[in-house]
Formats: sequence, structure tokens, C-alpha cells
Amino acid sequence: MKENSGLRLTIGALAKLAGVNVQTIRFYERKGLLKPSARLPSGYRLYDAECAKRLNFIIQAKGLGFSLREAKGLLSLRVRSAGNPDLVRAKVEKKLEDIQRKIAQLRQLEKTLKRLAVNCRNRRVTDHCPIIERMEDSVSG
Amino acid sequence: MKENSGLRLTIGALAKLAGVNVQTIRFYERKGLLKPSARLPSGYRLYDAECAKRLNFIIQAKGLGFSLREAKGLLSLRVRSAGNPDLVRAKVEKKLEDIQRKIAQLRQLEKTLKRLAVNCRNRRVTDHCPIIERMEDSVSG
DNA sequence: ATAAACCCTATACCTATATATAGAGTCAAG
DNA sequence: CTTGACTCTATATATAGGTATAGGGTTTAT
Repeated sequence: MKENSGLRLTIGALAKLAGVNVQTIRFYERKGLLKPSARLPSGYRLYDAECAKRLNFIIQAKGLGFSLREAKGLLSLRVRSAGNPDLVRAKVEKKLEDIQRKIAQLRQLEKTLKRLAVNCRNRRVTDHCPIIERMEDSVSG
Repeated sequence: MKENSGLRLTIGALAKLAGVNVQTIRFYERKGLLKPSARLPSGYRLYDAECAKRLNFIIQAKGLGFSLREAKGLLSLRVRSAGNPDLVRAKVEKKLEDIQRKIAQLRQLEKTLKRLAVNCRNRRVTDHCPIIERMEDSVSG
């Protein structure tokens, strides 16, 4: 019961929607990350809703420190993809570790910044770099 | 009661410790992100423990999707820095939002991958891209 | 049926982030 | 006191990711 909303965007419309340059979308296509769902006889690219989601994911992944190559890898993860579920699972678990490490680091940073914000509110002035003060644990990693 | 362990690393030693290229450290210096704590009369750079932490932070921040420019901004956040605590606080809160958004996105991705791993274990084969299936909410953001 | 606004391919260019090389000086071990 | 590994500066090159331009076809609104 999948509604086929029939969304058909030209490249310009998709670019506007996602807030990126038209050239960028074509660049992602060359890199194998995002294919148009169809082409007009004229050669014009057309994109459907899934394309839009895919593009959004790519943009998001980049913001999280994944390269385009990694984003592509994430997008290709599905049980069927490699034929061998064990193989896929191994990849997934590796990515999971990656992600969990990032979350932990961001949480640490969040905590530090919150403390700093409080200090600002209270005019508790120090000259230390709080970011660095909080790095004790990761230095000997 | 801050122990001054007297750590003095040459650029090569620091590079090895952090797992980056020597040139990269000099590059960060040119960009204003990391200064040696001292120089020998010969001009040789020397780095102390704080430098090492700072470098580690830069590397970490990059992995979290921050640019070098942003990493520099994070490192410069301290109550005294701008003279005006309110100004610093505004910056901090903006960064906090940033970070919290990233955490949320990573959590979402984590959840998706966990589901996928379970499917792999159970041989529940589908052809959908689970990454995309989970993007429903962020598409119209 | 024409003009504005779009799209096509191909190619050149740009910025951020490194990494390598050349030519010369310095340090540490034997 | 020499040799090999290291460092210095300056400059060139590389790579990822993106943006612009040229030259030409297509769509759409009038």
C-alpha cells in the first residue's frame, strides 16, 4: 500500500528543495550517489520522492563527518545487497561503532559547552579553554 | 596544583602520536589552529601536552563534520575570549543547537542500522534501502 | 512563434584540506 | 666528527567536493 504520489521534480526544483546547487546534484550523479528516477526524451532529469530523500540523506551524512564515499556505502546497506547477510551485518556493525563513537564525542562536547554557557551566565570568568580541559580522556587513546 | 609534566615533543613525535602527517601539523599552524608551545634556538618546534590535546580535538572535530574554521571557533570559546560573556554565550548556544541536531541525526541512523543488523541475523531479506525508509521526517524539513 | 527560463554535455575553475619535494640546517649515536 | 634521521622554509602538487562557463537544445508563457 505504497502511495505513488507521482512527484516529478526537475533538477532545478530538486536543487531548490534541498538547498543545493544544480551542479552539485549532477556531481553526485557522476559519483554514483544519486540517479534521476527518469529522463524525458529531451534528456531532462526527473526526480521522485525517494530521490529527494536520498539527496537529503547525503547532505545530512556530510554534515556528520561522513565522506561522499561513506554516504554511498551507508545508502547501499541493505540485507539483499551483498547476497550474503553476514557480510552486510559485519559492515553494519562496523558502521554502528563509528556512529556510537561520534555520538559519545558529541555528547562530551555538548556537556562542555553547557558548562561554559552556565559560566557565561554567572560571569564566572576563566581563561582556560574548556574544550581542551575536557579532552583528558581522548588524549591517550 | 597543575602538574607540569614537562612533555616536549618534536613535530615528528607529535605527528606520530596523533597519527597525522608532519606537514598537516604545520598546515594547522599556518591556519592558526595550533601553535608550538616553544621553539628551540634552531627553530625546531616543540609541543607540550596541551598542544597534543588541542590537536586531538581538531582531528575529532573534523570527524564530526566540523570544518577547520569551526574547530578553531570551538577552541576559542571561553568566557574571557570576547570580553563580553553574553556574546560568548550566544555563540555557545548556537553551537549547542548544532551539536544536538547532529546527535539526533546520528541516533536516528543508529536505530536504523540496528534494525538492519537484526534483519541480517534473521535473514529477513528485503530490497528496500532502510536508510531511506527512515528519512521520512527529515525530507520536509 | 518568440523570449525567458530552464535543461543538456563537456570542460574549466575554485576552495579546503592536505601531502610531497627541494635545498639547507640540526641533532644524536657511534 | 661523521652519518643518518630529523627539522626548517618555501613551493608545488594532490584530492575531495563543489561551482562556473561555453555552446547549444527544450519548455513555457505570452
